[in-house]
Amino acid sequence: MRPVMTRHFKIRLPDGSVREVEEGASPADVAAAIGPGLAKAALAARVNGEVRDINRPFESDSELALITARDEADALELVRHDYAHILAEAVQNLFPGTQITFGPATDDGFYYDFAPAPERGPFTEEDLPAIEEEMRRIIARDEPLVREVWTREDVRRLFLEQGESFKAEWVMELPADETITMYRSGGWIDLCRGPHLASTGKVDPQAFKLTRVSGAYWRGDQKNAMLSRIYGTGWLNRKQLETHLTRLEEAAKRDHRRIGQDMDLFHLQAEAHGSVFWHPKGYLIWRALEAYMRRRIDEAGYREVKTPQIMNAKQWEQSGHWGKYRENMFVIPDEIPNTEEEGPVISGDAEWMALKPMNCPAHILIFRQGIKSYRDLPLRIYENGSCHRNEPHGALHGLMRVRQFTQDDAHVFCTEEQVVEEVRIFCALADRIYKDLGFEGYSVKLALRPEKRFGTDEMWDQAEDELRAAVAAAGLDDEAYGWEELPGEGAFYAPKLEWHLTDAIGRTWQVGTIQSDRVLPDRLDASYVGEDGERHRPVMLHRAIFGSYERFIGILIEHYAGRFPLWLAPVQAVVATIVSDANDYAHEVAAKLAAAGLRVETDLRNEKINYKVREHSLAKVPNLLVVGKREAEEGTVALRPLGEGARQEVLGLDEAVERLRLEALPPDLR
RNA sequence: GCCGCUUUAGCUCAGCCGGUAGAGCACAUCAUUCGUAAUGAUGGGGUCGGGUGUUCGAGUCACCCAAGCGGCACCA
Repeated sequence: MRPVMTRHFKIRLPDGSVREVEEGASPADVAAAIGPGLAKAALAARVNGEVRDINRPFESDSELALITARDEADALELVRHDYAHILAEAVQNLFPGTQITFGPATDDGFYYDFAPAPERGPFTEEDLPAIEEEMRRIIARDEPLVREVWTREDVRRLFLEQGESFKAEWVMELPADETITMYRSGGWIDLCRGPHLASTGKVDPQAFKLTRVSGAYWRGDQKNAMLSRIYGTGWLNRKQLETHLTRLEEAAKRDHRRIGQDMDLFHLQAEAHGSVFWHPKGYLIWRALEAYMRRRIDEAGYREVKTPQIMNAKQWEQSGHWGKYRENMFVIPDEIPNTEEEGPVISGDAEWMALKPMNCPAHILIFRQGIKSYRDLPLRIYENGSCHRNEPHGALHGLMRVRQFTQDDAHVFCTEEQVVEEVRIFCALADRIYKDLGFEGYSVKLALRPEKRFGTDEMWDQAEDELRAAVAAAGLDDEAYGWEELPGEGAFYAPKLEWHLTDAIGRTWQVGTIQSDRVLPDRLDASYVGEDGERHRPVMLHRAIFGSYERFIGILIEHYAGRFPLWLAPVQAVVATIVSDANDYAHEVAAKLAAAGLRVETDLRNEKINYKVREHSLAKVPNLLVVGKREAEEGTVALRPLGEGARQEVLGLDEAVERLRLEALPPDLR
């Protein structure tokens, strides 16, 4: 027998020091050699840049950085992945016959998708406490999580034996060059790329909570089986978990649906589901936004139009919507029944009409009236366009996703040469408007050509490059704007530049967009006469900044938690009396404020001032003007801005009116 | 559209093992005129989301439908 030569590896640490280890040694050994404290704290290792199991032996000379809870982003990702693994084991322990599929870490936790045994059906929230308990038992057992390299065929065989058809299917589709690893904890085993912590006991049994269940399609495809997904939130310690849960509670208080009801802004009801009943106070916000947008649009060289709500189906066939979008369109017969009994039945020769799901075809029809010269371009046509889309019912969500909505929609008809500059100008306008409305941060994405599309590849290359060039000119292609390109997500006629804002609970919504379209001008035969006397196709830029008034107001409500800046507040001031002797004076104060253009109400009720302050504070009225005997005699008001324990200030009436008038000016009129 | 859950007074919610509904706030009336986050008393208010069924009897059990909520899919 030959003596085996032991190989050694050089391990370089972040401080520059180098340690030599024998083959077979792992980052855990290095940690132990440095000190017992580090050995205990080390969760995993970054080896040559790749996060790995702490016990996975080195394979070569390596750069090593040990990951502890201080490396929060890495640690959270690892811990959440472990929770998902433990969740899957717990579910299979409790519910034999359940198949496992996928379970990744998320932004605040983890989930795992299961295929429940058919006779049992999907999981419900009632199952969660028992599963949590089982997870804690697994954590308490502190089973080592062992990484094993398998062959694809062995994995497949094992899963087929165990009745795990989803896993068996998946393993065969992993890239051929990928190392197939299984992780074993006690008697349980799962196909997983890893990495994992050294054992199940490394996660905090008090730092996770299973939050909800839902359905999810296998591999995200509607055509596949519906799996049962269990979501959890997971953290490094209990305190982090509690902070997170508190944050969720606070966020729920900002929910626009709740504030909309509390502040009497709007309501939704079953008889018109997906459409909004705007109440007077909510519509005041709308009107303030609309007036602001009109001023911005006017000064940016747009011209406002209004187009029909209903058009003949032929128009939609020509635009291509009838073929691609009909499912989502509200279609109505253009016929009046002769008798009541006949009802809404359409006879064979009646024509189909459709409520417009978008404004672009109508704007092209306006463009086509008369002969357009290159001298008319760019021609910017704007409309507060009311659209109807029959959305999938499960997609409806408060003001954010509705079936009837009004877009701040415009179409810029321009020459090829003008495209990049027009898009750049638009980026600047959008930036101005978002900042005026209090959104310092937004993210910008470029949605690239989808699989199903009109137009040639050259056309798409050009359209995408133009948008990239404009974004670069506007300086938006930056991490600060969350810049990324989204392959396959564009519209069927054009790539989309998208502006996204985030709501109270972290969901992001697209608001603004600009799309450079060469398809619709062609299909609907828009043309202009160029310098050369020939007819040319204009490029059509579809663009919106609010996206829709509904969605944008929903986001505004959450952004400000109902405490709007003065120019948007539905009620800008309430004049509240302390004694009835001040009633006449209160009317005088309110009249002066109203004359200065402020939206003001009086509160003369025979109630204590404490009660009135509380009530108007809860109603988020920005300014309370308190008047009692003293103010009435002296011609002053006690101005109390909204806020817990806010300081009041006694001012002369005219001074107070002037101050509020200036404060209530919209940002563009200051 | 798919999976799960929910739907009781204007709002938020309670209502056990089936025996014909209850609280707080809001609202109305009366008293109180009280200086910065809830004055007190009295009172009115419900086809228990809609439908079908089981039962002597259904808010409660079963089934169907609708809407809402959380996800998934969709979002031109």
